[in-house]
Amino acid sequence: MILNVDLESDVPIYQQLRDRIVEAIADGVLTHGSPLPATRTLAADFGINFHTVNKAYDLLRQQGLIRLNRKTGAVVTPAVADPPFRAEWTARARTLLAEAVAKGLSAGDILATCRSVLDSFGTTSPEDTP
Amino acid sequence: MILNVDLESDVPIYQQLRDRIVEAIADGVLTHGSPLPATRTLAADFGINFHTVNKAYDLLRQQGLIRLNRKTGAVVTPAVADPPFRAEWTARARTLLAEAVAKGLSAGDILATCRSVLDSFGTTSPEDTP
DNA sequence: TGGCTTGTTCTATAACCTATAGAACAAACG
DNA sequence: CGTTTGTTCTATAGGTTATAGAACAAGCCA
Repeated sequence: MILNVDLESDVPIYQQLRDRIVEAIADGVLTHGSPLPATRTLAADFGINFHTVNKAYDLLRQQGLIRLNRKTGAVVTPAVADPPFRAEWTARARTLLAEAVAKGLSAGDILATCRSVLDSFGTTSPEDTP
Repeated sequence: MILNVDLESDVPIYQQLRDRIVEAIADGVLTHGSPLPATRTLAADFGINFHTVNKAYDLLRQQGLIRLNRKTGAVVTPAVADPPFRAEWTARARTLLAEAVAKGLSAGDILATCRSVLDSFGTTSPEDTP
């Protein structure tokens, strides 16, 4: 698994790690039951502190995407999108979509981009995107 | 113009202000040429420091959404979505969409939500959303 | 059993960000 | 002329980020 993390970015490292792992799950690179690298191992790969990796894993655990276990390590779990998550996600989507609209992009253009991104994920079957 | 800002949120106030103004532009509440309140006025309305409002306005100016002028104050300007913006926006959309997919939402479900949000904006004409 | 790994949990610290505060200046307005 | 407004300084308290060191319990393997 290759995670693209930019140590010079203004986005916190632990957030980038979380984002890249979430994308790997959506992409199908990580499926239910997939083990994640040990915190110290992943930290050594990037040359960062293992506490930073720990923070990223803790975020993923709070969101119900992985399960942490002394026995099995960090493992991807099947997640359920409950109503609170859907509401909070929609609010964030609203802000992001508004930014594109305010910048002059048309709704059709924006939707096409979203469709293209969703199609690029390995987990979404073609018939899901009408 | 009513801006919903939560002073207790963990999201920075200047970022919330920026987000709400961007949404107001997408919504058509603020159109090209619309004047924004003076920094000290808006700060007084929310009971916050005017430097915080200044930071939000500065962000909007950096993104080319408003123009700051000693003569006219802060005014909404017609923005153009250049290729660098589109690329950066798509990257952010990818992260957000991945989060929904990882949570188990279907691509059709996600697209329907995006379409619904876009339709709720007053600036997008109905024929833009096929 | 003994050594090793791994998740977990403390404390601590330097650097940076957020928000507030006060002050001052130049340009425009009435 | 007085007021408003954008702009630009300095300063400070509190929080976040990233690093660092240390320690412990549970599991793994030779």
